[in-house]
Amino acid sequence: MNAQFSFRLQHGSNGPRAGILTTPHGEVATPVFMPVGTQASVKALSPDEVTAVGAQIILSNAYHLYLQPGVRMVRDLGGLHRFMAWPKPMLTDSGGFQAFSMGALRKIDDNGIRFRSHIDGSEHRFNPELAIINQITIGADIIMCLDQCISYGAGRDQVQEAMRRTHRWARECYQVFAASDAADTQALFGIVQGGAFTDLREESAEFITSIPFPGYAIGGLAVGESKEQMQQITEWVTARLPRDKPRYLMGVGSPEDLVEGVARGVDMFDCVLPTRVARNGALFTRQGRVDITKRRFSEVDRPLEEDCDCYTCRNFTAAYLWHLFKAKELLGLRLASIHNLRFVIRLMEEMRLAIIDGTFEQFRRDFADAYRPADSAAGQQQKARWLQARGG
RNA sequence: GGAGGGGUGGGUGAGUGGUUAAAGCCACCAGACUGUAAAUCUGGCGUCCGGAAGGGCUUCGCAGGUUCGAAUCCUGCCCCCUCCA
Repeated sequence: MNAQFSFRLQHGSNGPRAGILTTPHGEVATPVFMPVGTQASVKALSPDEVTAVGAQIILSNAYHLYLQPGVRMVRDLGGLHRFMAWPKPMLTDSGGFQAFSMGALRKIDDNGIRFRSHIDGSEHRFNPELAIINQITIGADIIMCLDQCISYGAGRDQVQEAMRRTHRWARECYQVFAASDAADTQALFGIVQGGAFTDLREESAEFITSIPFPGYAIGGLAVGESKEQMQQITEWVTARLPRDKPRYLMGVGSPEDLVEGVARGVDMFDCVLPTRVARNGALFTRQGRVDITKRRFSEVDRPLEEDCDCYTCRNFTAAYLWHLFKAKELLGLRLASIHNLRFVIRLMEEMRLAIIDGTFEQFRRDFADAYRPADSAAGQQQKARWLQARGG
């Protein structure tokens, strides 16, 4: 295994934990949030800005880079770190999630995934071996097994089938990786699946942890299940993962989910939510999410959050942000992305400190008391009404 | 003074006898977004009752008129724009 890669748990065991993840490109203090830079770019931000926001490690995507500009191109241009001028730790996702999210554009069977490119319609195949080779070629510090994510509505049989396929693929990924030179410089994580079924999750955790990956991910959550279910499954799985290895909850990252994930022993998170939502004008505050495009911000002559230490809040008023969004100025996307990323990363930093101080539970309560999740009653009502209108 | 064009819902702007409470866009309001096919998408937006379906009332500069029926046709008035003198 990779001698340059290690995880040292500093505090906690199965509940809230703090640790240090060491990679060839530096150390990562956990729990950590990883901004997502799918196409070798955290949308709207320069690496300097991503660094300034406190990011220690970012995530990119092998599927997207395979299509464009091509994994060999990335390698020939110096590897992903040099290509995108991000010298710190990095993780790539395998493309497994795209097999889930790209709906009509893909087909899955035991041999792998057939994609039709969303860019030019051309057909491509992904299988465990290719997913690993692509990620080795790109060169991130941490790479992920190819897995099959499945939507919440799927029946138990389908979920089980996807899980067992994920298991076969995990073994194959591990073998391909272990036989390669990359095993000296990269680390491969396994992914637990099993939907919202606790017995399947248990089976999956058992199987995946039987393979000696240096880290374990929980996949297939935040795909439509309730928050309660997501938390329950997270807790169920982390309890079945080895304590001395990092746990990574894939694709989760609303502020409230980060706090609850950390409470259940998760060390790593990634999520597009902070950046995507920022580009659409939604900004995080300790009281909850606000929509900066609302008229009421047009004359607010103070920062969005007085005590936020981000570049945006230290230099600009909410009225200015409102103006940038209304005028569709690109700076608005940047400033909003900076704020949201700083918000979640600062949240992680504070949680880490609280864990070390032994005050995490207090922190968690204080946060929950103040923070009103975006998924409000009004939103739920409207969503329900809409679904009903559609169904009827 | 002469010739022509025009006045439509918060803005812009279609509509030129019924299918029009009046397209589209903007603004505004309410939402959604979780391993990024996303600087995206959805709903509302005269007013009253209703959860909704639906129904009532009032609207296209003003006042009359024609017609079963008018934002659309006719008459008068008010206002705006362009060109000529």
